[in-house]
Amino acid sequence: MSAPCGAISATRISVPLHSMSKKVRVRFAPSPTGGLHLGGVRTVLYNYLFARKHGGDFILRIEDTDQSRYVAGAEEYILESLKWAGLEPDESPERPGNYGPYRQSERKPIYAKYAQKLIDAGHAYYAFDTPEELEVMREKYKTGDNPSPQYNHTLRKKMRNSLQLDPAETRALLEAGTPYVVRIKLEPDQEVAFTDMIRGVVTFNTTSVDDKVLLKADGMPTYHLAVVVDDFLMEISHAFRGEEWLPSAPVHILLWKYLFGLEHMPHWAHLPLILKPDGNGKLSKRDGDRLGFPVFAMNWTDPRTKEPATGFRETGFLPAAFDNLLAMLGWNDGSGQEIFSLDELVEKFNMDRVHKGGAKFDYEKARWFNHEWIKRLPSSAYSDQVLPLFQAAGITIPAADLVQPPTPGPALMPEFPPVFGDPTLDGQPMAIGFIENDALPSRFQKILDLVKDRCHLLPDFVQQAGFFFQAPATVDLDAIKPKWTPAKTQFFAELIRQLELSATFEAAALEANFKEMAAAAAIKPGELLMPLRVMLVGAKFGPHVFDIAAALGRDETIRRIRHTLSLL
RNA sequence: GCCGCGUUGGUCAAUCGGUUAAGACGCCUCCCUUUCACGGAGGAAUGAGGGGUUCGAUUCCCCUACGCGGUACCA
Repeated sequence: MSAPCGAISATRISVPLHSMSKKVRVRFAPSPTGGLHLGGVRTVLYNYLFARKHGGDFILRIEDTDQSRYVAGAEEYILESLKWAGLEPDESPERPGNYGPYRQSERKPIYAKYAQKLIDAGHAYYAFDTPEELEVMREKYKTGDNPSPQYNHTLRKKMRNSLQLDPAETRALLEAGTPYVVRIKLEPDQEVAFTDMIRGVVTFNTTSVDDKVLLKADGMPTYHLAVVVDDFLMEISHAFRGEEWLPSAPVHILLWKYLFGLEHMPHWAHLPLILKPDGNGKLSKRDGDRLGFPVFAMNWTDPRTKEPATGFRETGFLPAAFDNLLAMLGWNDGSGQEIFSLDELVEKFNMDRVHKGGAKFDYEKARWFNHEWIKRLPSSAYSDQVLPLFQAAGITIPAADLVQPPTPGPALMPEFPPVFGDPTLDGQPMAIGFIENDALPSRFQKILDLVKDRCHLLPDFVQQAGFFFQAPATVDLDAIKPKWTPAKTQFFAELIRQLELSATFEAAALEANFKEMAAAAAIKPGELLMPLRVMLVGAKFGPHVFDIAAALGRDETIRRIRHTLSLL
């Protein structure tokens, strides 16, 4: 993985692999143009994991150099998304460190100096071509073989720039305030090679790269200049970004060489793309709409088009699951393990095992990850998020059901131990939340724990547990009527009497008693279990029927049996 | 067109020259459960094509095909 040595050719630029002696500082640098999408969050995640693992800093830098694309609220949205995902930056516009400002628009004065330095050294030049002239040029030189002519070492000879113009003419143009851009001057036929942490040595020939604009007519830098200057000024040690940036890497390498020296350049890693599930190509918001799954971290409505997009948060994903599934989209630790807590990812993650190829997003698998996390976490970890969902569905949870009993003595703890029954997870950080939370679960939380095995998404809880708090609006009589007999009516009448008398109302005792009664009545328990379930739940689903009865309590259980009996 | 990057079951993927080519999701069957799940046991399903190198290629090299990305005063 060492960079090719400079001796291969006189014009070859190779990048030395400097040691990781300097402090790890990484950055996520989004442009605030809309919602934060899956690929973006994954880039954040990899940055975050890398920083944490190496005791470094994770910086959020807002790349808002294109005023025409600026979208109000996008920055706040990004911040909130990161907060939700638990991936908060150490330094950001809202939380400045010693390297501010953290918005490029606020750094505008900084860039001109570096552009000037490049011009003075002969590595950049003024170009006075108007956008219209550029359009004309592209049309004029367009051929079947070359559909998009580039402003490069050949074509720049035909354009209006300080390389062609007489120095006096250039000066005059500048003094007259003629709009101009600064372009990098690329010498043809140079090999530019660098070592990508994921792809190994990547080589480009400058002949195929154009003279990119560095400074725009409005004085703002383009991404190319800004990223290099800011990464230097912010002392970024490792630069991770999407694969779509790979083709412009040679420009950035050259800029580093001209401006700051290759020995200061960060290590690069170009992350594989996240692809749409069907067909090919980058996953986009459109695919989510089309296929019915979220693509953004949180709900996002474009302030201009008013076009809404749903988020993973609102769809009912747990942050732990979201991070977990994102991490696995392009990385694995080689062991076959798939469920990782954030802390565990910090420990195990490394760039060497990141894939080169893009991964198609599989929503079914994403749901599976969420399901796993819902099962593994105690409901106290997400009951606060689930509660509003019940309310939104018109189901009121009594305040008494939300209070947690006082701290239990050790003897009471076994009531809810199976949460971490999976031995492979024992002792893992994810259990900490449970251990720290030494209060007994509220009734609401107990009920969530009772049904969580069948929930993939948080809103599933409403469907699965709603009947505990609200008597079913309809009872599926068709499920019991066909096989109903007077003997069964008798049985349930007797059952009510027994329930009224029973000393305790605990599942195991209820079940034992129920079966005794069934035997006495000479009816197979199975014949009676389903009717009881339908009476309590309203339909054929839910946890064990005696767990339901116990959770419902004596009065409500009897009330529901009576109600159904009256309907039969 | 040109440049760059990719390509192991439907999907995510392990393998770092020798394996019956792991595992997971999804799908199917069975067990558990007289509900739905969870859990358990099985099953179907894979190296883009062609050349090399090698005693031996999924693995290394080359070519082709295909896909993606870039080719903006957008990032």
